[in-house]
Amino acid sequence: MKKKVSLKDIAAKVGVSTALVSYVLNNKKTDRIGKEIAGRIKIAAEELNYRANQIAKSLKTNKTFTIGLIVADISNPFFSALARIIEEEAAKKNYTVIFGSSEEQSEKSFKLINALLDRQVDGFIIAPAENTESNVNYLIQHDVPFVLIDRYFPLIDTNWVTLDNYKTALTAVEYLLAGGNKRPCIITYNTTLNNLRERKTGYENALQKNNIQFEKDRCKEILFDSNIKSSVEKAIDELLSLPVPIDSILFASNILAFHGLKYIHSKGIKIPGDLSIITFDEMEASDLFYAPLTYLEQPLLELGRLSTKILLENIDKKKDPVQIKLDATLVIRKSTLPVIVQ
Amino acid sequence: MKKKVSLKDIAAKVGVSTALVSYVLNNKKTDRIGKEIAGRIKIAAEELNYRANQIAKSLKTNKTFTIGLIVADISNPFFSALARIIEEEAAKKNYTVIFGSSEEQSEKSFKLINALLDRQVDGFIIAPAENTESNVNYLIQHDVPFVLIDRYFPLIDTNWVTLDNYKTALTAVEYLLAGGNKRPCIITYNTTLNNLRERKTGYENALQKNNIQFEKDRCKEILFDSNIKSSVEKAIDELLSLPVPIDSILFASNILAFHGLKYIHSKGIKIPGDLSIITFDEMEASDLFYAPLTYLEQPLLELGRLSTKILLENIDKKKDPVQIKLDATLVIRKSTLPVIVQ
DNA sequence: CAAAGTTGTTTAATCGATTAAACGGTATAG
DNA sequence: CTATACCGTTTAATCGATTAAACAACTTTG
Repeated sequence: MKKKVSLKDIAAKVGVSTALVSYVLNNKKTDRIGKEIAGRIKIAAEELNYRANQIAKSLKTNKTFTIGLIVADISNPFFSALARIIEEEAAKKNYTVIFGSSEEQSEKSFKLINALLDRQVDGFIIAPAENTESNVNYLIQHDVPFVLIDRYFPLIDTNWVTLDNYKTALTAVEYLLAGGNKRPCIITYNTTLNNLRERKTGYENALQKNNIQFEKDRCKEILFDSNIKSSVEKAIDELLSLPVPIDSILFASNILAFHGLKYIHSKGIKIPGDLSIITFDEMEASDLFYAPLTYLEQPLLELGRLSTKILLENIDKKKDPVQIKLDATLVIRKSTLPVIVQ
Repeated sequence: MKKKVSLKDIAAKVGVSTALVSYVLNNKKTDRIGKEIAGRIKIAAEELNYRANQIAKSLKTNKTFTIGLIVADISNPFFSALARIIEEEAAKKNYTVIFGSSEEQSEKSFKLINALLDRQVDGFIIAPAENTESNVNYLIQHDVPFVLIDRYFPLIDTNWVTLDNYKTALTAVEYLLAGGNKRPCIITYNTTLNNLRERKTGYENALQKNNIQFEKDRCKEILFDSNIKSSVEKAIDELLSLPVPIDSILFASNILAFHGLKYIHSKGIKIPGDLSIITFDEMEASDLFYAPLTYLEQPLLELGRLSTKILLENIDKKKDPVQIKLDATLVIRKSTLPVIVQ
């Protein structure tokens, strides 16, 4: 790679010190600097097509204008859309985002955090994987600014922005019940992650509020690290073979819904006739299905923007933790057309 | 953020110079260094949890172990999957990838290139947008290592890795013809980008080889910056209202296919009964459609790995341009079940 | 035993910026 | 007419590493 133009080159060309060039190009001490020479410096910089070396700048200022984003699974459209929003939002403030995907693994998450710290990121936005409390505490101990997104740890007092998962699940199930369904089921992950646990609690409480007995058999939990597709298929088989037939399913994520829907369809079950379905997260793919899914749309833009805003504020100056729960939108489509009560 | 441990801190703790610490931790001059003191340095580094400041290292070595990846549209699963592969491949060699999306705009592309150059990336992998020949020439002039991916400019002799788009389209159309279709259409973009032009040429030549007259009305070109959805719908309306009914469509990209399929479905047209369909790029979404699409699968893994490999080799040492065309796989599903010739 | 070679470590320059402090020169004040 | 203030610019230290060269202190060698 060709050698780049440095402050020194400009200084030499104009015949001044590098300090002066730096002041001029950064608009510092403007009141003190001679207009004529400032002009010549600017012209020279232009002519040489000077571009400051950010590495050198970072070394001196101890700031890289880079933030680390660690998502749990970049292949999930939810996270890739979020990543894109965060990237755009950060770019507006001149920050670059470096991505990493923890693949829901705590070891990988820790490695990533360290790799990004090595690169001197100014802070992090993290969708924490299960059992990564230690990672979070590590960041707190080292005074590294960060914001958790999508998930958080109730016992750790730090910045986070998530969906109000409890309320969202509750709303969804009540909507199913209002539509005439009597036996809603849930397919979620078996995890300690609070966002998913809250979805389950929301499901349970919606039943309770409506005087419906919670049946363990109607609540299926998929292991994160299993083969998702076959686990979902097994779960659905079990649901369908219950003595008292079920009438509706809430999927706790788009991935679960995708596999579930394919399987349900392959079994010739009609939606919403035989089964009503709601899923968390957008499912554009189901636009091609004969019954596009009713879903719980997360406020991605707000999630991304708020988390970025909070992080950048914390980078500038340490602040008290901010904790935000946002509301989802229930987008009603064909998979939950009301069942006519006979 | 807390101050980090530097070489100086280790040197002070052990009572030696920073030079020695640097040599020990980088395993340089190992034959000259005292074993005992080397041990003490390593232990001290461990105790202080030392992590080298990559910024300082980069400034000195003029190498950041960072590559810039500029895709044309990160929301397209084709590019996001590719990005992920490149990221993984680069990580194996200790490189970090910084992403950017040009959104198919040449100005944005140029801005991105400069922003990444400011950050001293060691090289680029770029899926160039239309009319970005100047950007590419700029990189050549400045001796910046790079590899083009997915698209290239025939007149610029540089590294690139793409699909053999001509051959792929030709194969697809011949497959349609072999299945009994007589009047295949193509819906592509109106662009000068060679990858898409070659798809069109492949379509044309397949017809020619089979003694079928090329009909302008059966070839629809969508403007990149138009509303893709409505443009595709209009194109399909026009195709369907041709005096001589069409029997099959080749979509030049997954995005086009997605919108097209939704619209075709909404009009009650049966696939493959009324219309056979093939698309470029994987279309997982169509798994939920009653007739999953036959598609041309790009060798993403190879594309990503080869481009990364070529780039890293060029970063190490300037080499002669390498130009590679890869083959696609025709994945046959339900949207092209052969039409029975009466 | 002096010259030459080894060994283990330090010195100091360097990468490309930033920035407090210093420095001459001119203008203003007392 | 000296003292002080102000102006425009330079000096030099610094960020945290790397690395060629220098340097003592020994050990060999002829």
